[in-house]
Amino acid sequence: MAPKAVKSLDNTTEEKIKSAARIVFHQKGYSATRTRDIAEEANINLALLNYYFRSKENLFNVVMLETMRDFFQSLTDVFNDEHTSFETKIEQLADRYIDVLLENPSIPVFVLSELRNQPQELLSKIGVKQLLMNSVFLKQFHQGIIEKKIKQINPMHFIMNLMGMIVFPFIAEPMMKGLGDISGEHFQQLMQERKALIPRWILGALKNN
Amino acid sequence: MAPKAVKSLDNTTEEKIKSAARIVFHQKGYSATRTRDIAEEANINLALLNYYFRSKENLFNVVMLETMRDFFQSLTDVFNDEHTSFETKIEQLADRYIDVLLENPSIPVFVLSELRNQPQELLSKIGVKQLLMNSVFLKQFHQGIIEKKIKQINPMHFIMNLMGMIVFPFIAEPMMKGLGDISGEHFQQLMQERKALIPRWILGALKNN
DNA sequence: GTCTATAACGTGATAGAC
DNA sequence: GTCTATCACGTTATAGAC
Repeated sequence: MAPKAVKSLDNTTEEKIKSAARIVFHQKGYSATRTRDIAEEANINLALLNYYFRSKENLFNVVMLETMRDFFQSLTDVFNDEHTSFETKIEQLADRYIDVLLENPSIPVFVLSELRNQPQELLSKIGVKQLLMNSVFLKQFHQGIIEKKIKQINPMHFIMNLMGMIVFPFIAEPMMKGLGDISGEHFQQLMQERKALIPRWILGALKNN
Repeated sequence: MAPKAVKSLDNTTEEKIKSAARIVFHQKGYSATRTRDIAEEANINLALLNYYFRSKENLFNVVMLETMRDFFQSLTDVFNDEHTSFETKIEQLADRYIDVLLENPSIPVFVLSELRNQPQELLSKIGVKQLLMNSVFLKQFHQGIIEKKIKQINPMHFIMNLMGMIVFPFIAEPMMKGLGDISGEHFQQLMQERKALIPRWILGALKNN
């Protein structure tokens, strides 16, 4: 409801609860989260949670919807800019998305694990499909194929590669840390490197082989 | 305990419970799973679950450990074959892993979302780190860099790209299905295509740019 | 709006008969 | 080993005072 910039300064009780819920739900998922955890995180009484948001499930739906909206909002802007090239869009996408995820590293696992219980309805509420399928980005992709600048390929492969390269490290972070003695700093540095590397890899794969 | 080929034929009650637990835990995760769900799935009485496996947590640990062992077992064989080239290993990896995941598509989300609650101990129990770091695969990677067949790059980037390309589509499957009118068959077909495409993309990125 | 106390319910686990 | 019945407890949600 409120503009985004104001959100963190909006210290109403309702907003305090929502922020706390976001943190705990993102961290532990719906089922593992107790309303008491949220109340404690928000420094408020448990009863207030139900006063403002009727039920745990309702509060969760609010958080989930906002999370997914924010998560895909960063995409929309880039995807539908008429004035940037296909290549530029990929660069911007890697750049912005990695920044967003560095600040909210638990979002991918949260979204993707909760999505397995809440199927199609939510996705259509957000309109992810239209967002992608009607995008300038995809038009430019197809145009590239016609002009033979891009190898003929199913766009889904391309999307999976691009999103996978950006998102997967954050999903696999706990495993990565276990693998390579990767500290928090080192991980951040790797992700910064990927901002430049991913566009090279992706575009290379589209033009060669 | 029992050899793997026998497992599905092993119709002891204990094994029936474990199989049911695997299915339900993989699908819904630890917290969202009720022991009653497992009992029902196994067509046994709830009390039997506790008779064989003391507690829900204990049963979960058994399932989790076996899942991760199976999950990484397919890697070990490929990674440490002295008689196959680096390129061949990548091809085999994509081929086998995609097959494994097509048969158990819920494993990645399960493992990665449960891992956020059960950190380092489990990974060291499996020995994932040694498995990778001492592998023939990684030695060949470094050898390739020395011989300038491979561009100088942090192996972690390479691992993330390779694993991401293989695993990510299964993690994002619900979203993919929402995106591109992807039916179950279509998804399977896309994954089959990726078996051949991933090695090309990966090796291309290692040699060019 | 905010609190304390408690109701109502779901879930993990066990006792005890067979 | 397997079942039914039940306990014990944690958690969501609400009633009611302030």
